[in-house]
Amino acid sequence: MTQKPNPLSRIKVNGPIPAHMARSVIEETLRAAILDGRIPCGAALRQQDLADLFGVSRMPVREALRQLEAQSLLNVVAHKGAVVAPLVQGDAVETYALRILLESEALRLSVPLLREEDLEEAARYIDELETESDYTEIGRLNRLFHMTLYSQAPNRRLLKLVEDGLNEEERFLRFNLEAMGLGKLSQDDHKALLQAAAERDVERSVKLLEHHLNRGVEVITRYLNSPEVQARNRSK
Amino acid sequence: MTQKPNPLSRIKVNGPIPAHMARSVIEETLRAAILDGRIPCGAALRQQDLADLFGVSRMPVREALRQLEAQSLLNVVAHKGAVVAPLVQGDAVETYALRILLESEALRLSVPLLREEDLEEAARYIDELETESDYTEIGRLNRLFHMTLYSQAPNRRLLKLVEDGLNEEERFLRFNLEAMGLGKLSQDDHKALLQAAAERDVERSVKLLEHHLNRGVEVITRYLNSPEVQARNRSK
DNA sequence: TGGAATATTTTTGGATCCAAATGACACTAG
DNA sequence: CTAGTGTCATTTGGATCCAAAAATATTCCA
Repeated sequence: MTQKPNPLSRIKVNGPIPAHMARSVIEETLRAAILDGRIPCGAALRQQDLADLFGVSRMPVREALRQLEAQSLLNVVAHKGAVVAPLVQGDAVETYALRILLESEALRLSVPLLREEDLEEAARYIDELETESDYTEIGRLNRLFHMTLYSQAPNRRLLKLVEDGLNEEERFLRFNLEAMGLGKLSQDDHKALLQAAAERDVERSVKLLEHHLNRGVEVITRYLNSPEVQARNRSK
Repeated sequence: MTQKPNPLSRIKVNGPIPAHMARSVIEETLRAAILDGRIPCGAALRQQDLADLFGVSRMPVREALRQLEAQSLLNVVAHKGAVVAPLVQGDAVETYALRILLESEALRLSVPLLREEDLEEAARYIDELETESDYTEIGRLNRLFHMTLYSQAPNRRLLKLVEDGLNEEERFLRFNLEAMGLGKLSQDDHKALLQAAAERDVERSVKLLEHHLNRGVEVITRYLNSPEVQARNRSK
């Protein structure tokens, strides 16, 4: 049996919490830790442990957990604890189908309105991705690259949903990158996508994006079907 | 100055709360009251008042308010209270643009898979809408009719977003119905939509749905630009 | 030795209490 | 008469306490 180190050990607290913003700090810290995978799926978070970790009482922890539950990042089961929402295969396929729908529309609306500075910003993210090797940072840069391309879509509500989807992807992405070095492939996709956007070729951009996302779901499906993951799921 | 009756007076509590499900009961009650407009936009909800009303302490009220905030039904401002989220015009246009995107896709996926019983259920809702005159009930039936048509779409995540959008619409709908008797028009739309779905004519269904929703946003825009509403917004 | 029933322990949810922050009101000074 | 300042009340956020429910461990009996 593999040792099961307390997942909380991977959360670091930067010192005493400013007291009256405890809830938001805890929520943000936990969200980041869940999204980038420091807290694995299925881990049960207990209120008292988190309270001790952050040096506060259980109260702000409770509220933070509820907020995260509302964002469906974790499921709170009565008297059993807050369990980090699992990444099941069906969900991955559904998530990517949704992303294609939402991000295609966002891209369609945004490309004609993109400014030069947006394109330069996106290019910078591609450059940074070239040299970055930390998974968490790669996830962040990937999200920022995509959001920059969508940023001029005149529908904030749509953008909010797109961003939620990208946050969700960061969870998958971490596993992708660890499992198989997919980074280079994605970089080619990114460059082609930026090129099409710079030429204001809406339909080609959308096609490239769909292709990019379809390959993403394929890779993830293969990963979730891999013997390693299958075994882990059986053991749970 | 118009008298300002406590908005809480329109919430009725059915007796003592079963103690260990206080939070969920409060959340559901408040959500329903906000969605169907019994609590008007801009109303400030105070924790102690709600606690007294439900006969519990402030604690479950707090958690319920946070949950509702996460669903962006209200904005919690520190030391100022929980304010019911406003219905501004920009939001309406954006919301309907999103609904068209999401519901078109849901309909496209669902129509080929609809069973006879689904079609019968949808027809029943249309019949009930024919005789119903209570705004709250009309909103509920309208939502159920649409959801029935989408119900077979094989993407639960998409359906969740669609349902959120429909819940949001119920808030607008109440004002629509009060302002102008739009009921009959919608009924014709509904019947045509059901007919197209029954004939498995996907593209015609989608076209009809888009038309239906586009008329919705038009009516709402007109309503929000009406002198009455303009005056109310200025006074705030 | 195995299973079932019970007791203990763990953990969450609600109540009450306290502190901090913000807004309103009144009072004073110019 | 107005503007600015200071105090007070209101309200939210956090801490602590208590009760209820569930999981687990232990013990007893077959």
